[in-house]
Amino acid sequence: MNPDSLAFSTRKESLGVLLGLVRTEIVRAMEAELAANGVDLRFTQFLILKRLARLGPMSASELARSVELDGGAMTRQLDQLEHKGYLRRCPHEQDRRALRIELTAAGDALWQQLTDCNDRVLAAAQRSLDSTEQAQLHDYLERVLHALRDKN
Amino acid sequence: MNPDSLAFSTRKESLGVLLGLVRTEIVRAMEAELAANGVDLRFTQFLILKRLARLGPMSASELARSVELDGGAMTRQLDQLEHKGYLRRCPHEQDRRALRIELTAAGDALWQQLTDCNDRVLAAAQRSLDSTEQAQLHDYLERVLHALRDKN
DNA sequence: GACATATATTTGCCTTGACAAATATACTTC
DNA sequence: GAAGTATATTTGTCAAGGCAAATATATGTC
Repeated sequence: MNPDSLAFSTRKESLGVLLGLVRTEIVRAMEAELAANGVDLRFTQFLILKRLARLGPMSASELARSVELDGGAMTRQLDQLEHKGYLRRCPHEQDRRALRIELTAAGDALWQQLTDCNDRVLAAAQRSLDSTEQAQLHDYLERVLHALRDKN
Repeated sequence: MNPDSLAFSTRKESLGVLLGLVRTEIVRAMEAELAANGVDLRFTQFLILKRLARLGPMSASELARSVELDGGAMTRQLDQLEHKGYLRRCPHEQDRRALRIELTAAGDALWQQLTDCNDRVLAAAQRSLDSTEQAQLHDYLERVLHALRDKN
């Protein structure tokens, strides 16, 4: 294998791998930032609180779809977050199968810190891209996502 | 929260999430493609074989660093791949602590199929990007990765 | 060469998330 | 309204990967 074809295939191969690396680093950076601020949350738990803070109360399955998490995994994350006092499981008014998950006062208060952590990490991650490039990156990723999901 | 700020924060928030979604889809597509070709391999195992095929024999820890996998996890993946007959653990010639992991003939043969699967999935994923955009996507991802790793 | 430190591999433990089964409730059709 | 189908939540099971400890061997210092 000559150097050129090696470089070429290395470049191509990396997409799946590269995405994993970047995501791992973002998660790591985010969790480090949370820990540095004395917040004991994993990335997934942070995402759940974020959805609730931004979109308001919703059912557990809506929440699960919203963060692309398995329903079973969601149940266990809710257990932890409820135990920590950041959210509450209330009965759903229209649907007795479902829950209405809502933030507690402590959960609302926590979100003030989280939003700062979030912004700092994203800013750090994208600091070498100008705003046009950031928008392009986002656009490209969404197009790749759609290409993979709409298989035709 | 007004619609604009919602749109803005949704856009910003997605980077970490979006990366995860895209990666998940690529892994899923890759594993589906492998299964469709009668190859019983997970994405991680595919990556390991790929490194060995491309870069030749190396030690387990070199391999682990190369695919960013924990050393303990690598031991177990090697167990499986060795059991399936695709690679061999040989003694390392210079270092008696280490192993020399090398593909068997079956592993080499398998790689012929894998390289096609790989190309098909990557082509499908990036089919909505022209070659300039593909290069930009790659470039942006690497810049984000470096920004996250070089914390200063 | 003895000793301290660093690295390679393996193993045990733990958490996470996917998947499937169980149960409860909603919805649709007749 | 009875029956069949779909959805919400919970729980059990499993595989994967991170981390730490144990062991073996290298490497650097005196």
